[in-house]
Parts: sequence; C-alpha cells; structure tokens
Amino acid sequence: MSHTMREVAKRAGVSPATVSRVLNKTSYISVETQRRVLEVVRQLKYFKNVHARRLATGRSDLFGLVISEIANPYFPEVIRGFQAAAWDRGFDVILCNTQYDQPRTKSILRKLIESDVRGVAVMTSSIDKPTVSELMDAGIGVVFCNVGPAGKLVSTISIDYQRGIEQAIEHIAGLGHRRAAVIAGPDDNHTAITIKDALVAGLKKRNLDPFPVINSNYHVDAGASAVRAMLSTNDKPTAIFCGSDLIALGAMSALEEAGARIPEDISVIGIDDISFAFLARPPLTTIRVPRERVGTTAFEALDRMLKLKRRKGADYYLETELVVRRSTSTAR
Amino acid sequence: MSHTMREVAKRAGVSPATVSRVLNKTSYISVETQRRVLEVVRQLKYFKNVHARRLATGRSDLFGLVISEIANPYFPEVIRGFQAAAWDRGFDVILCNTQYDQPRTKSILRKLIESDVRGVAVMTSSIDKPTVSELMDAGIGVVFCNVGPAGKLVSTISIDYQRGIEQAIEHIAGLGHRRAAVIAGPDDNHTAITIKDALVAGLKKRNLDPFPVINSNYHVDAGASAVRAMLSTNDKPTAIFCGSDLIALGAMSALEEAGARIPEDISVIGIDDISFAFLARPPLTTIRVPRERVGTTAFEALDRMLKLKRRKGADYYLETELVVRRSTSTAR
DNA sequence: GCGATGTGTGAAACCGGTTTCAGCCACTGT
DNA sequence: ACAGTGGCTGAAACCGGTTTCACACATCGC
Repeated sequence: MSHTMREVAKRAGVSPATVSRVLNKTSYISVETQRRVLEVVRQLKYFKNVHARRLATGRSDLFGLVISEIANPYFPEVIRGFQAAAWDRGFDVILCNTQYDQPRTKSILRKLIESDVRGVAVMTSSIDKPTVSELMDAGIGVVFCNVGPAGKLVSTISIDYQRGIEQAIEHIAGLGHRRAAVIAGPDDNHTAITIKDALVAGLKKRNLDPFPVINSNYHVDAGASAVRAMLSTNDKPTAIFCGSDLIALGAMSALEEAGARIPEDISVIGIDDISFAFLARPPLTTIRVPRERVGTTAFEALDRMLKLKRRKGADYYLETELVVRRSTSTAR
Repeated sequence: MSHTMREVAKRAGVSPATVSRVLNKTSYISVETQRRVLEVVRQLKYFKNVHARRLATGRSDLFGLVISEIANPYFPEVIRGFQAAAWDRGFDVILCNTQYDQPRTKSILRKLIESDVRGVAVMTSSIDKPTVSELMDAGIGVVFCNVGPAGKLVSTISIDYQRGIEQAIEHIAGLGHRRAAVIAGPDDNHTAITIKDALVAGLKKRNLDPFPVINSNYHVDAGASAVRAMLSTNDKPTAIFCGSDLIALGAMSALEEAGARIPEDISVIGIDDISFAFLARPPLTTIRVPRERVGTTAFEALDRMLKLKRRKGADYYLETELVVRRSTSTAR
C-alpha cells in the first residue's frame, strides 16, 4: 500500500536508521545523504506511519477530551481552546462525547486507555469518579472541569461564578428589582447547585427575595416550562436568573408567548454567554464564562501535571463577569 | 508502564498468542484457559495497546472528519451523525478543524495520512482539490460534502436546496410578496453560489423581483451590514432570503435596530435550520438541511466505497424542506 | 484400526518505525 | 606516525500486539 521506511532506505541507498535520522533531524547527517533521502521521500510521497512511531517510541502524543454532547453550545469554544493548545505543542486530541450514555462512556474510557493517551480532560459530570479512576490507574493524567472537588491526583478547573453573580445581582438591585426568580439547573449537577446556592445567598444578602426557586434541567424546553409554571401564579417576579443561557432562551420564548415583554415587564439574566446570547431578541444580559480559556487551561493543567514526576494535581480558578445587554432594565 | 500481553500470558501460564485469541475471540479456546486469562486481565487491569494492534494488523479503524470551525453552528449535528455512524461500526474518528488556515490545513492532511485513516470526509471548502488528492494518492477514501463536483474517485454528498427553495418561494409568493432581497454567502463558495442562483431563478420564475441581491460572508455581522446597506435606500423589499441562518439572525438584529418589525414590516427566511433558529425572536422560518443525515451519509459513503475494490465514488443527494415559523407573514 | 476432521495451543515471524551500539573515516594535536 | 576526537552511517534489537504454521490430542466414520 503506502511505502515503508525500508523502501525509502533502499532507493536512497542508505539504511532505515539513516532515513529515520533524516526525517527526525536527530544526529548528524551529511548534506548529500539528506538530499538523497528527502528526494526519495518526495518522489514516493512517503509518510511515516504514526502507529509504528508511537509503538517504537512508547510515547503517544495524544490527549483525550471528554464532553457530553457536541450540540451543546457550551462546548465548541472549550473544544477549540483545548485543541489549539494541544496542537501548538504538537499534540493531538481525541474528542469523545458521552451522549449521557453509560455503556458508551465505558467504551470511551476503554478506548482512551487503549490509545495510551497522556492525559484526559473531563468536562462533563455524566461520568462517575470510579470510572475515571481507571484512567489514573493506567497512569494517565486527569483534569476535571467544574465537576466539584476531586482527589489529590487530579487537577481541577473551577469556574468562579461568585464574582459574575455578585455583579449581576448588583445590576438587578440597582435597577430597582425587589424580587427575582431563579431557574436553576438539575439538582444532581454540582455546578447547578453551586450556582443556585450562590444566587439565593447573594439575593438574600442584598435583601432581594429569591422566589420562586425552580430546578430544571439544562434544556431549552425546561426553561420554557419553568416559566409557564411560574406565570400561572399571579404573584410574578420582575426578574429571572437562569442557570444557563439555554434555560434563559427557553424562558424568553415562553415569556413572549405569554405576552410578557422583555425587559419592560420582566428582566432575564443567563449564564455562559454562549455565542447566541447576543443574537437573542432582546440580546441577553448574561454572566460570561471564559470558555475558550477553560479549554486552554485544561490542557495546560495536564501538560504541567505530566511534567512533574510526582503526579499531584493543582487547582485552577477562572473568573466570570457580567455582560449587560438588553434583556434587563428597571423594574416595573 | 502499563502491562503487556506477554506479562498476562506468563501469569496465566499460556502463550501470548493464546491471550490474543482470548481477547479477540478468534479461534477455539477451552473454557478453562479463557477463564484463567480473563482473570489475569482483570487483576492486572490490562488493556491492549491500540497502536501495537494497528501496526500488527495493518488496519487502522480510523476515519477523518475535516471541518472549518467547530463554533460554526452548522457542524455539531454533522459531527454527531458522522461519529455515531462510525462508532456503531467500531470505528473512531479524528476531528480536524482547518480554522481557515492554510498551513494548518496542510498539517492536518499530513496527520491524517500518517495516522493511516481509512477514509476522510471533507466538509469545508477551505481546503483545495490538489491538497486533497494527496489523500487519494495515499489510498485513502474521500467524500466531499457540498463542495461541488469532484473527481471520479471521490464520493460526493450534495444537498439539494432546490426543493426547499421552491417551497420557500411558494410560501413567500403565497403571502403576497412581490419583491424579495437575497443576501447570499460569499462568492467564492460553491454552495453559496448554488443557493443564490436557485433563489434568483426561482423568484423570477414566480414573477417576483429578486432585488437587491447582495453577497456577504457567512458571519452574523455580515447579515447585519448587508441589511443596513439595504435599508439606506428608500425602496425596500418586503422579504429577505438569507443564505444561512446565521446571516438571517444578523439581518434580524439589524432590522430590529432600524425599527423594522418582523414579520409585519418584513419577512425573513434563513437556510440550515440550526438549533437556534427556533429560539430566535421571532422563531425563524428557514429551509432545513438534514445535518445529522449529512454526517451519517458521509460515513456510509466512505464505508461503502472502501468495501469496493475498485474505488469509484458515488453521489448522494439529500433533500431540504421549508420549516415555517413566525418570521414570515403577509406582505405589507 | 486407520485416515479424516475438529479442537486447542505454542513458537516464531511480522508490522514499520526508533534507538543503541559499534565502527569507519578524516582530521587534529603532539 | 599515532592516539584521540568528531562526523556520519549500518546492523540489529526492540516496541506490543497479530497471525501463520505446525503439532498434539480427541473423536468420528467406515
């Protein structure tokens, strides 16, 4: 099929070892030999086989990135950041989506170990700790993102929602709101809980009434149905904090259907600043999560961790900030 | 670091060959031997090294998927479809984004060849034909999606915009519009041209005036600036066909800023039906492209092509259809 | 009772690179 | 003239699996 190094060697009249040296620029090579070898490589359109290389060197130049679902608008920038960082240092990344499916997750883990990846970044909580520890047993570096505290041997990236949330509450309070609803993510999700607690606590601290507080899931429809439930009572809040932009968009949909105007009747605040937040009608006020940075930081965390001989993990914190657009205004 | 097959063999008191046979379920194995081997595998948490396997078998169970940019909302479903199809048959996919960068694209090609992928699906026109022919020289199957006619040896997937466009024009004509603007994609893009031509021809055929016809690029801002240019004249269309949903969303933004109401003052139609189309305010009427199907079809095309000994390509056509939402209504 | 057939296993070659080790040649210094 | 050194190259072992080939043993049919 494709050519081998030995063929190249034979045609160039040298040994395979020399071809390897020319291609990898290791050791001294006379200009003449180098010329001959490269000439043959060009003629034959020879590409060296990466599997053979990995096997021979014992190294793998591969990293894994585990997410739940590509279609989730949270991930693209994270992926881009991670891939770019890896690429820059000559590494490749294997992208895996669990699709929230347990057997599939198992297969992914197995595949990552078999591929002998150097490190894995786990960006979804749809994968449990014991499963991940298989990775560590295999000597693979692990970094979690936003899935809560983990063991000593893994690094974690935590998004500090605190600051963004404070800014958002300040913003809402300054606009004269007295009461705000919270539509949080699902209750089995670490991040969702953190956010909900921070919102509730923050609102109380500013003497705003956090009511109602609803648990939802991370889908658009969930935001919509939460809003419908909320609107069926006649004691309505003047602002809604949503656990994600997706929830917020769903909420806005439902609000509009119900005839409520945004922001005149009710203000809406999201979290994430996904790329569509600013295209929403009205453009969504939201708490920005530096998603591309999440990706690059995750890779750097792995890279750094792997350079240490003693594999101890480190913790990284990323800041959030409020982005004010037009879905918030003074309370009615 | 991790264990080898020989270790497993030694501990189980069998030969490496037998371990291989147990793990791959090739050949007959006595239940007793099998039990012993699997027991040791479990104890040692042994995983076989995929690089060694690939090298030994000469097969690679890998496919490449080349796109331009993950953050483009067109791609997630395509990726999902492709990955799912590959996964189902026990294959892995290497996802590559060109980021519209030439040197990067070169590296990607090299990497794909070195990885000895069986086939590659090219979903972006940001990669030129001669570059791709390197793949074919290496004996790798290639399928293009929507990048125009290609050689005999590659398969192509074409999206038939015709039907969706006809439905859309019918829809608009039925609503009493007499004239419609077209904001097309960039003029160096095969798909953009196809769409533009189909729109212009279709409109004329129904005696609608296609004016103005503007070339733009596939970014949101482009849709916005096209609209601003359009609105500065005082002879305004009552409907706008946009070359993509992204353009449409940008256009809607700009229209709203300019005080035009959608759909009362002006109707907007997009193309793609990206996941956010139905979250737009108002929900966007658009021509749906079966993106997940694009992905699965691409994989199947490769799979089928590779099963043939004579590598001749085939052409696949995917239909589009109008999805009526609320961004279109009767002409003023 | 003997060849044919089927089951179960090990030794060894092989996949396509990398790397170690050793050696050659041409200088350099004395 | 000879040891020492630096530049350059080849032979061969090695990475960790798979697969061919050979062979042992059991069973079956006639």
